This record gives sequence, C-alpha cells and structure tokens, in this order.
Amino acid sequence: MAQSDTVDRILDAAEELFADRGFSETSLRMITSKAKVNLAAVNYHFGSKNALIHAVFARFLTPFSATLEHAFDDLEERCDGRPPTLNQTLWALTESAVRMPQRNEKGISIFMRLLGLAYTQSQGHLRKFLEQEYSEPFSRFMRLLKEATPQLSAVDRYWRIQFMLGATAFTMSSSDALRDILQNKLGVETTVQEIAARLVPFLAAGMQAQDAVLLPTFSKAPVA
Amino acid sequence: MAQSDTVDRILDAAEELFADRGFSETSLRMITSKAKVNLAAVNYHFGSKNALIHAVFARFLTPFSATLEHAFDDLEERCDGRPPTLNQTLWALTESAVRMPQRNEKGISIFMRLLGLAYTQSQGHLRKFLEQEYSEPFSRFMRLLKEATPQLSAVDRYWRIQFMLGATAFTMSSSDALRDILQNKLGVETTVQEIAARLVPFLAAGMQAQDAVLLPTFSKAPVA
DNA sequence: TGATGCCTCAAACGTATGTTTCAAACAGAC
DNA sequence: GTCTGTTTGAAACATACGTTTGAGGCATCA
Repeated sequence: MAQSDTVDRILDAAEELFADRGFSETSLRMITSKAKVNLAAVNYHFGSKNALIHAVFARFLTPFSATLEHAFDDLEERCDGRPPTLNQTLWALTESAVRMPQRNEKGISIFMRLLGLAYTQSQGHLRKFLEQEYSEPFSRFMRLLKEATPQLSAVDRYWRIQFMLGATAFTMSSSDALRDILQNKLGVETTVQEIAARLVPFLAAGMQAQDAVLLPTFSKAPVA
Repeated sequence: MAQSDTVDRILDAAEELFADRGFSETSLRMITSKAKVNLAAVNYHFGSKNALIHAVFARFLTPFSATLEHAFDDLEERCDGRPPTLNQTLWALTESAVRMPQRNEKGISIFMRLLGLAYTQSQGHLRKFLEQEYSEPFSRFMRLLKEATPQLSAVDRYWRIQFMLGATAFTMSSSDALRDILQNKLGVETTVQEIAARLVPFLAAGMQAQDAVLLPTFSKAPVA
C-alpha cells in the first residue's frame, strides 16, 4: 500500500466534487475530508489545486484520446479511402466516450460534466492545459467533420460546429440536474448512453439542415 | 443624481464581470472597483452578493419577459387558433431577444452568457429565483414548442429542448470570441443577427430530426 | 540497530472573501 | 440655518481559502 492509494482517493473525491459543484466552489478541504486524507496531501502529491484539476482530466482524457484515435483509425480503414459520413464520425466519438472503462456507475456522466465545465467555467489554466495536451485528436475530429460536410460553406460549417459543441457541452455539463428534473416530472430514468443516442441525431440533422434564407432585414418572421 | 446611479453602476459592472468570469470567481471588490463605488454600497443597496446576482438577472429578464409575452400574443393572434409552427415560435423568441434595447453593443451576448452560467454553475439560489420569478413565459414557450412538435414524445422533446438551449446559450455567450476567430481565419464579418439567422434553422432541423433508433446495446454504430 | 527516504499529520501562515460598523457627507423640507 | 433621513466612506470583522512548515511515523536496506 506504500504506493499510496492516497493519490487515487484524492482523484476520486476531487472528480466527483468538481463535477457536482464546479472547480472554484470545491475547496481542498472538502476534497480531503471526503477522501479521508490529510489536507496537506494534495499539495504534497500534486503541487497545487490547479495541478490536481489537470490530473483529474488527464486520468480520463489520456486513455480516452488513445481510444478515440483507434476508433478513427478503424473508421477510416473501414471507409477505405472515402471520407466517413457525419453520422459515422459522430458515433465514433460517442461510442469511444461511452465505452471507456468506468470507475463506477457515475463515471461517464461525471466526466461529461467535467468536460462541459471545462468549456463553460473560465479556467484559463485548464483550457491551456487541454489545448496543449489533447490538440491532436481534436484537430482530427475537425478534419473528419469537414470532409463529412463538403456541401457546407466554411462559414456555415464553422457556426454549425459551434452549435454542436454548445448543445453537447451544455447538456453534458448539466446532465445530472436535467436527469433529475426529468425523473421528477415524467418519472423517467435516463442513462448517459440514452442522452448521447438522442443527441447524435439532433446534431446530425442540424448540421445537414437546409441553408436558411438570410433575411436582409430582421423585421418579419418567415411564415413557415 | 440623488436616486443613486450607484445602483446602476454596480449592476453594469457586475453584469459584465459575472459574464466574463462567473459568479464565484467575481468578488465584490472587483465589482465595486470597476464601478468606482464603495465596497459597502453593494450590501447597502442590495443586501448581499446573492441578491445582487438576482438583481442583475431581473434587470434584463423582467422587460424581456414582457416583450416576449407580447410577441407570443401577436403570434397566436396571427395564427388564429392553429398552433404556431416551430419556426415561427423560434423566430418570435429570437426576435424578442435581438430587439431588446441594449445598454451597449455587448448587451445581448453578455446576457446569453449569464443565462448559460445560471444553468451551468451550481448556484441553487439562482435557479430557485429564476423559477419563481419567470416560470410563466418559460412555460408558455414550452407549451408552444410542444404544440409545434406533436410528433415528438415528451421525453424526446424534453431532451431536444435542452440541446437547443445549449447550442443557443453557448454560441451566444461566446459569440464575441467566435466572431473574432471567424474574422481572423476566414476574413468574414458577422453580426449577432446573422448568427441567429444561422442558428434557428439548425435548431429547427434538430428538433424535427427523425427519431433515432435507440440501440438496445451500444455495441455497433449505425452504418449511415 | 540505526540510518534513509517517502509519506502523513496537526498546526500555522498569509491572503482574500462577504459582511458589518459607525462616523461623515449630503439632500430636501421646514 | 437647522433638522431628518438617506447615502457614502474608510476601516475593521470573522471566516474560508490555498499553501507551507516541521515534527513524527514507518517502512526498507545496510
């Protein structure tokens, strides 16, 4: 036990608390008391709170980006030269996320929420860290999106990708709360897999929508 | 000036700082120094930091919800009994937002970002406040959406609405940054109105997407 | 047995936060 | 001009935070 499961206990507790409450709203004292370790252990093992945040992400993202690379490799191989379709690309991403080995039943939703928070909360250090460490799979995903939507102008594609990111990040970042609401209002249980399965067709349809007529003035709503 | 433009200066500063940095990451001292007022003024005029947050939302949301009510009234009158279409409903909302008198050029995107944060940051008091104060126009919008998408199950509709909210809040909240990137990469200028004009068809297409096959296992991606 | 290196612990440090206090400044009414 | 209620000002309050310290524990290897 010398090899200190303290580190893992801290990571587990931090991951869950960050996902529940956000980064700034989670103190080291909450983390260490949940993890049942001494307060100083965080700074001893990680150096700082920010470094702990990075470690929480790295523990999931590093294996995930490897899985994703394989999924994209497989996909491109299966397509044998032709560019993968939009649906295939989105599913490759989704499946890679859903299939990651989970530490517990909440694993996936915790991490989705963390990813959403990373986008949403303005933690400069985090964004920098993620961009440095994981830019490659991200660029590759962008390239696949481009090849899957050749009919779109660069500008249209740009904006629609933002819309997709937004819908995804936002939904994932509040997925627990949303699931609870749904549970209360309609008495329906939902898994992250089901949310993903609903999200993908929504995104695909949006990406492939007919171009809108860009109204010269903003004065009248179109009638259908 | 007796009627204290202090209050407005605090609201202006708070609004912008909250949008930039989030609620917890913005201190009262940042707000009061940006507003050039005394620190104690916040607690004197508002009572607490949380109450200030509420006031920031109320200043925008109260007139906005009135505008929205009128827009919906007009729309339903024009439709003369038949339920408005999805596009009409979305445009009514969009137009109401875009047409709100703005305090400055950043007005709309600031407020969109605040709305996103309200959903995303786990500020229980805020959610409670918004639900209490503005449940009516929200419910009405939901009802219109429901009538415009009778083909969707309640659960599907619920999630797709979340996706719409996400795409909208995320895009609008970072629209300044996104516009800049687009300007640099592709040399294209964009207005908020144009973004909205691209967003609405994306959302409408997503809302009306064919139901996905909910895979019983998550084992294989659909082939198209 | 004694020394070495990793780890834990309680305690403290310095700083930043939201809030409170109370005297001073100010405006308007008489 | 004086009084009254409202608003500002500088300072302090108590608390919470991230981080550091230094003594102690506890294995491992000589």
